Amino acid sequence: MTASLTLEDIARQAGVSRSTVSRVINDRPNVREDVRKRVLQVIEVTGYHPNAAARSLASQRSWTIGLILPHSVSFFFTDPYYSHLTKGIAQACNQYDYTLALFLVASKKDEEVIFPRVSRRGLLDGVIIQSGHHGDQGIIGRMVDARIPFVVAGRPFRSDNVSYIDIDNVNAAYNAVGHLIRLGHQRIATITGPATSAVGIDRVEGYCKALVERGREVDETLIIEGDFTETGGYYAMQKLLSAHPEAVFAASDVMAIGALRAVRDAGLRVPEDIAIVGFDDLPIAAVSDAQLTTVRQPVVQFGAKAIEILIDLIENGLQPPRHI
Amino acid sequence: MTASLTLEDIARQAGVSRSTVSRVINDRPNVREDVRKRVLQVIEVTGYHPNAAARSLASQRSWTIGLILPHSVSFFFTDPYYSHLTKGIAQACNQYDYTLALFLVASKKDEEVIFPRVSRRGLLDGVIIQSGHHGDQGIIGRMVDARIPFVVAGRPFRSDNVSYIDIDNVNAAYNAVGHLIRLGHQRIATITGPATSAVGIDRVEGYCKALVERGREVDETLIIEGDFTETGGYYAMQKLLSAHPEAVFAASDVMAIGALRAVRDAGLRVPEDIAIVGFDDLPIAAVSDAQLTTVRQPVVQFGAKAIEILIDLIENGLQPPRHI
DNA sequence: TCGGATCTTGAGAGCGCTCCCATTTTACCA
DNA sequence: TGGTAAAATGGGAGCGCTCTCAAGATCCGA
Repeated sequence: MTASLTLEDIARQAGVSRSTVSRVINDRPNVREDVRKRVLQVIEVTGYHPNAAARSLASQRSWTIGLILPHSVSFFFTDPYYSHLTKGIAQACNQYDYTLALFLVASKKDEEVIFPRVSRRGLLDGVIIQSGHHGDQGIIGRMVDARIPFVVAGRPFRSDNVSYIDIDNVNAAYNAVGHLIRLGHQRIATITGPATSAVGIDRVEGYCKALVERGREVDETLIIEGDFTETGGYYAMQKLLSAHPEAVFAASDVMAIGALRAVRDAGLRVPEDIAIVGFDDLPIAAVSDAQLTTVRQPVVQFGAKAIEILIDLIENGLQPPRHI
Repeated sequence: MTASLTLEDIARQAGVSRSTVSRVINDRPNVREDVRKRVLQVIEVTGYHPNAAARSLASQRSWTIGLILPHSVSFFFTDPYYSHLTKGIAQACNQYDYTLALFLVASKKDEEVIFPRVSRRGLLDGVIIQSGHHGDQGIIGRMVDARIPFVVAGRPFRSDNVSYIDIDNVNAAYNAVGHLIRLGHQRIATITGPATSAVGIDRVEGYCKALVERGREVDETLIIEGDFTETGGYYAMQKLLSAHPEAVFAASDVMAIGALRAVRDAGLRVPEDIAIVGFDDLPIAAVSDAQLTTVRQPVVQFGAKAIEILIDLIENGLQPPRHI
């Protein structure tokens, strides 16, 4: 690597001091216009780029935020939710001029590797953790100890003193099921997420609430636990078939697609014989010949919101807020 | 933020010098065993974490690599290829103890924002660029100018002096089509990628090669250009139907699924009436009632390989190698 | 035209670490 | 037990930037 340019070099060539060049680069006031021009000129010509490490060290800010996707990594394939979230966050980072560092935690071993890395001072200004799963609690605890500003995406189980943002899963599920009721369906089933996930639980709650509020009874045989995978949805639907539901609310689109397939394989039609409602707002929902309704979850804005809160936290350090 | 600990603090508490603590942290030899223990003890107790910025500045290494996913970002939804690649690279980063910085380039504007960021000295040790698309050439050119070590994933159009890794698309397509021929199919069609993408072109080439080598003629009406989206696949297949193909080779699984849907919507069966072969190895291929064969593309290992080459490049600075 | 207020500029002191080199300590062999 | 080689340790000089502060240049109204 050719010896790279420093502020000092630029300063010398422009006939000013290091400080002035620094002011120009950081777009600060109090620099005479002609001087600013001259400096910018030199920067342009020389192709100078400031050194990020030095800047971080001196300013105590890295302008980098971390995104931690825990355990769930296997889902990083399966569930487009993660790609979407990542995209939303990445775009927001661009917008606010932050760099995004991605941490995929696939195993317990990864956790041990990643954690010290995340904790390094000067690497990350803040962190966003995707959560909602039971096992993620450990990570969150460690983050608190590490005194790094962070926001949890998806409601964590113990949420004391932790900033998180989430959509109102209970309500969204409530509405989806309400929709099915209004369509006149009687036997409405649900394929839930795992009982260890907050979203899973909340969405069942919304399902129950919608039924109960209309004076319906909750029939346990119409509730089957899924695992947010397509195969899980498929098998859950198979089991459900014996209970003869008229409509199914699946707690994720991916499971909805599995369910759809199961219904078809049983020789039934969707939505004529069985209506299916999914949850997530994935383009994939359009995939499978799709007579699939879905609850829209604006994952991309969600990511952007997470960043905003985090930046606020980094710059000001507020109380734990909540969002929907 | 509480004033954070420095090497010096640890040194004082352990009764040694900064240098010794540094040696312990970096796992270097020439430290007496009992001293090492004592230092580690202090680090443990105090919860010290070294400052990444300072380390980068002093050592001229950031231990961070960047992953640039260009324009194609809209695909970051659509095509699971990107999630897979990202996952592979992220895991490899964990393994080699690098941090991964993700750059999603959605627009020309993003490009202007991201590029200076990537060029900053001291931020990235190296970069992996996903390419294969025509428009990505500009980015690659700028990377060369910026004198940052980088590896391109997917063959770039002009590959002089550039390290890249790719699978052998021609051959893989050749084999897939060969498979269809061996199954006895006569009229074999293909839905290609855009003519602006290297993969698209290579896969058509393989298709043609397979036909020609068996003494078949290439029928232009059996070649339809797709765009790597499902909808694109759907419409391409609709057009193809009038040419009455017996089998279709789709240049990506996502398009294959679209094609599948089109065939079904036309009242035909897969694979009885029309056989479909996809390309990519996505779990999604299992989705749609799936009588879908697919060419396996080990994207995850692919990512790992990219990292390995990049690290080699960072540490040694070699010639442009190629891989399959 | 002069004094004070304001704007512009430069110098210096770090930020927390690595790396080189000089110094001290230990180990080893005659 | 002395002498030498090797191992262990400490000190200093940066890495390239930001930020504070003081000094110099410029402006304004009276």
